[in-house]
Amino acid sequence: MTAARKGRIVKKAGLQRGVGVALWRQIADGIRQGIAGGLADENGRLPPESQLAERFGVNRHTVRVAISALAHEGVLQSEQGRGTYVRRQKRLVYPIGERTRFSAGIGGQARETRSEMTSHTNEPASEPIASALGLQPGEMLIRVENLGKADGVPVSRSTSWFGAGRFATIPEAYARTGSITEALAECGIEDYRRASTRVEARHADEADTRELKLAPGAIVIITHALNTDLGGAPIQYSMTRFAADRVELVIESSRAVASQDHQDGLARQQGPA
Amino acid sequence: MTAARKGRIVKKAGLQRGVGVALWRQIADGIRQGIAGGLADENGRLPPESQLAERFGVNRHTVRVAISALAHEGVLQSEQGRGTYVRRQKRLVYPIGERTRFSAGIGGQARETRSEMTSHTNEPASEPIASALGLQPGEMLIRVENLGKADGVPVSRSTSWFGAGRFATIPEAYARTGSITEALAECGIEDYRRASTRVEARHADEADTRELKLAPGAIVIITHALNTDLGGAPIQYSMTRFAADRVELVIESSRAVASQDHQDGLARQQGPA
DNA sequence: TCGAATTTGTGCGTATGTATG
DNA sequence: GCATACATACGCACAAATTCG
Repeated sequence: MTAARKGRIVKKAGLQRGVGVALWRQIADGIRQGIAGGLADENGRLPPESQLAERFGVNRHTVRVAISALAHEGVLQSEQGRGTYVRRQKRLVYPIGERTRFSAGIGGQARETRSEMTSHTNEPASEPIASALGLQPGEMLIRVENLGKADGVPVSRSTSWFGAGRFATIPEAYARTGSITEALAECGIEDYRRASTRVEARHADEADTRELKLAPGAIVIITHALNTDLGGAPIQYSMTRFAADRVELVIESSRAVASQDHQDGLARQQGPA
Repeated sequence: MTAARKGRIVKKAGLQRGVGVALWRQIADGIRQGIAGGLADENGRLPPESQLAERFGVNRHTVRVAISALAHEGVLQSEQGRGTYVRRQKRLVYPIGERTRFSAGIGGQARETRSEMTSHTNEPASEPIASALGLQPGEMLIRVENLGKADGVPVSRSTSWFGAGRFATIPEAYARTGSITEALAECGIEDYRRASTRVEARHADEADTRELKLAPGAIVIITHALNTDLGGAPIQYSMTRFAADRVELVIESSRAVASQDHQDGLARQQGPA
């Protein structure tokens, strides 16, 4: 009989004790979701700690620890005597379509977007990547590590693989131009397409937490993408980890007939209120 | 200075004390991720507890609690004297494209897939949904709640909205036929398209945990989708919450030129080994 | 300027949960 | 199973800042 199987004392709002997740962390999640659902008033002010404590059925201390964690994350801001306020921060919309590019994707939504190469190496192809790129396992690949930022805040962490033969100069060209698209152009790829994208989500691992400056327990959305040239030949395989609380993906229909109304509807939904 | 900001003793593999998540739960997550990365051998056997304890830098007791929790979840199975084995369970691939439909999407990957309506009501349109459907806020909508299962395991929870005028008979037709597509056909919609899809991820809330039978702290991938008729007029707005550890989304390029090789590569990647 | 009410910030004692060896 | 150490949660009391009449 382990802790996980012990009888559970269930509190309000689905809080559970003795399941390995501290109450204050469950409450932090509850507040985070509550914000999206209109917990704060029109000025972004949260109910007082005493009310939140009552609502969650816990001591005020416990709520304070949760609020403190959210404040440390940049979600909330407490002011003595005044109250606790939501710091509004819009999520970046990252479009995914046939012509997905990082800088173009989030351009215009932040004052400054940058994508910087953090490292690059050569390595033999592992099975799934070789297969995606149409190569044999063991063939040499160039691996490029990349950190995407918007207004100085890290939002994505990507790893890309290129066939070593044709794209040997990619790291140098990427470092010089700061753009994968331009680096590929120098290798004779005047244009490319996103052939497929796979999306999953998991908890941030240690590297994600460090590089993306995430809180422990945060979520990353992971995309696995294959870019091909216009003839359909694979060029680049990449895996990108997005900070889930800072971005959302929007999948564009290629033959988009949707009127501006729908676009607005979707766009207006992002961010609290 | 609260508990959340106190100095942290960092252990191996990114484990942290005092961050509101018990070590055994962090280790359980670590093992879950490790399984995808080849932690188990070709027979699905995990390294012995003593080795795992060393790898994570914790006492064997702690690893045992983590394994016990995963066994209780159905991920692992321990056998005295033999070892601990992974119970293989592939992730369902849920394709998203212009012609996305639930049953068609996951059909063939599980012995039995079912999508059942759990409830339905009429309600006035809230701002973002009205806007997406091209209606005025306050106009009446039909809301349909739905639970998607594969082999009896819940994998998705969706909420759909339809304009009340044109689609008044949707709940009845859906209940009778068990298919949104057929229900729409009875309303004169012979075909429809997925115009846009927005993807985000967050921690499961109380309702997700209950309906999808998730562990506390689990992740849900959320899609917001708009379906239109072939003329581009909005028909249905839906929000779907997927259990992130049971599904992954694959975005299909409409003009897919990718050779079978790439498809294989992506397909082969899912699930452990 | 003065309080009174409200709200966040702080201290301390105690009980229980988690992790170690 | 046991002893030890630290993390989490509670209950109570009071201090400090803000708001409002």
